[in-house]
Amino acid sequence: MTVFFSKRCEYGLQAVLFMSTQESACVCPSEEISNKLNIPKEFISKILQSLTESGIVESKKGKSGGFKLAKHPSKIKLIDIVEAIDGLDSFNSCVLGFPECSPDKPCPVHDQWGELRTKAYEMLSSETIDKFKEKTLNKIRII
Amino acid sequence: MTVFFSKRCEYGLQAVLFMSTQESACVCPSEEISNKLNIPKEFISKILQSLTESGIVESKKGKSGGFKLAKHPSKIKLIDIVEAIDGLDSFNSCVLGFPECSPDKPCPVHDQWGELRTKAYEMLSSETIDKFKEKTLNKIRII
DNA sequence: TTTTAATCAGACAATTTAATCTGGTTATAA
DNA sequence: TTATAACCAGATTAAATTGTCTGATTAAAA
Repeated sequence: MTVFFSKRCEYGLQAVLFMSTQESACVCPSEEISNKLNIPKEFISKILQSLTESGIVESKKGKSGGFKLAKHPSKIKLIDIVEAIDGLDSFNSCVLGFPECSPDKPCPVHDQWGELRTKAYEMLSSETIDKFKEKTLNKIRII
Repeated sequence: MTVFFSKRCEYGLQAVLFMSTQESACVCPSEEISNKLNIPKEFISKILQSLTESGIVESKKGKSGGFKLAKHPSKIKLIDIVEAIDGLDSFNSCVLGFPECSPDKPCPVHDQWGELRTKAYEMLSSETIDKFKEKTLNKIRII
């Protein structure tokens, strides 16, 4: 295995990045997102519903409805989606699975891993997703 | 979720670290490892069996049997256990779950994440587990 | 030689995560 | 006003992971 994000979270991140490349006025039906990103339609629907509850996404019901970001991409960070879907526990728990891993009860790799984890957190929280627009467009084009 | 290693792998890493603190002559029954590390007995047995197949651990059958490391701790790295149990795929696949993430088809965080992943790999492969003996002893004492 | 305490093999059960299905509700567009 | 195309809610299924059980085999110790 060895995973960082759950499938739900990966799909959620992809969908939010995708929506950040769309005109802010228009809504994307889940079917479109499903097609563009090769994610099972029902599954991405559920994920978008939960992101709607979290206030990251807005939904418009009824015919020609769909989803759009609830805020401008310059107000959204990757960590927001991670927090909403997977939570932030992993940034505060032992990578080796030891109980009560803390500075005074450290596991053998506590310091090194802590540094890495901090860097990962920074990577997810330092930039807003509008910074990723071009790269996202390039990536989506070739899927 | 947001996990790095599977439970199997976490337990395997813990068990190997534990064995590295034992006298090299003596074998540890899986029940002892289970008790010391609070890991379900049957589960850690299975994991140790698979590590035996991988050549990281040696088993002695019959009464007063058990497990010991197949090599000296100065010849074993954490990455060896990870490779044996979880495999190394995650060090070569997209953290956002995009298909075919590569230098010429990068995902939006390809470079930053690549750097982190390299650091994680280095952390797991640069030091042999004999370097962790003291810290492991300290950690195990308080479990 | 017999008892005992261990690994080993493989099936099984439980839990979690991933994915699908069904039917209802909503609001646009014809 | 009606048909349609979307979200929504909850149940269900499927797959993967985690954990357990049973019985066989092994080898040391009594």
